[in-house]
Amino acid sequence: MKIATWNVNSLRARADRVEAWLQRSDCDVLAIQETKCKDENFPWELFERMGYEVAHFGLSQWNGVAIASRVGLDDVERTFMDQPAFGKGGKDETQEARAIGATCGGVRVWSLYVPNGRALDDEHMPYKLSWLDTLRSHAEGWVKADPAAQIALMGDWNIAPHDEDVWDIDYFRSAGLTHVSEPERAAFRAFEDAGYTDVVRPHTPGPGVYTYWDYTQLRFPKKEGMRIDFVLASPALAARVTGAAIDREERKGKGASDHAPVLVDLAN
DNA sequence: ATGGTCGCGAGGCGA
Repeated sequence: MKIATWNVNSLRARADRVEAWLQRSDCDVLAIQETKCKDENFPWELFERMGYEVAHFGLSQWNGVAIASRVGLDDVERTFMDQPAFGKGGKDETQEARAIGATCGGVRVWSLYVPNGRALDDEHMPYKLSWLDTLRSHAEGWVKADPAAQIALMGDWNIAPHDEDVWDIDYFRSAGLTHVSEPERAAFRAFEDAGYTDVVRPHTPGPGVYTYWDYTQLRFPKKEGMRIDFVLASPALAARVTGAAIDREERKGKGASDHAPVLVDLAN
């Protein structure tokens, strides 16, 4: 079985690319982030045509997450319990469309779009940290309740856990940028402490290996990216991993998402 | 990879 995660940065704008990629990647489950649409604009027929069931959670032009599967799609959950809400200045707080879960081929899959903290002193940063801590609390409980549970927490984490996960840590530090701050890294490590493993890194060692390249500043041709998309696997799922890859080719050319797909191979 | 961003939606925000 092959599972993957991909922040597509608008599913409608990327429909042709996504279809072609599904065709050649041969993946069984795809967790999608940033669909950037509501259900009424979701390209349902694309997935039907390709033989995938799909579940979507999108509330507006922002965020939006989905799971496509050709090995079953059961017990769909939208948002996790007590998922922190956000509203600017505390107004109109809503639980944003950033998490959807489903059971696919015996694996509990979560497609996650972790909030962007924007700036170290921005109100989005405490939102991001509480969002992660709440999810971590649940994820920790899931493996404690059932050590044999196969759980994949995959998506755009908006965190670079190690210095080598950005092209120039000194630039990030001197500019006071997010994604590399200690509180963000601690939030990521808390998932590892809870028993979840980054199953992609061992198969795609750095430095210089990334999953995201900003559209601006010629970041991709200059090989200036960030590793911020991850598949974190519970112990029972991690034991099944036989390989992983970052499809950097998909970032090339006109009409690419700014994120590359990340794939994980599982033993049957 | 052949270049100083892109998507949504119709101005400016979000990333």
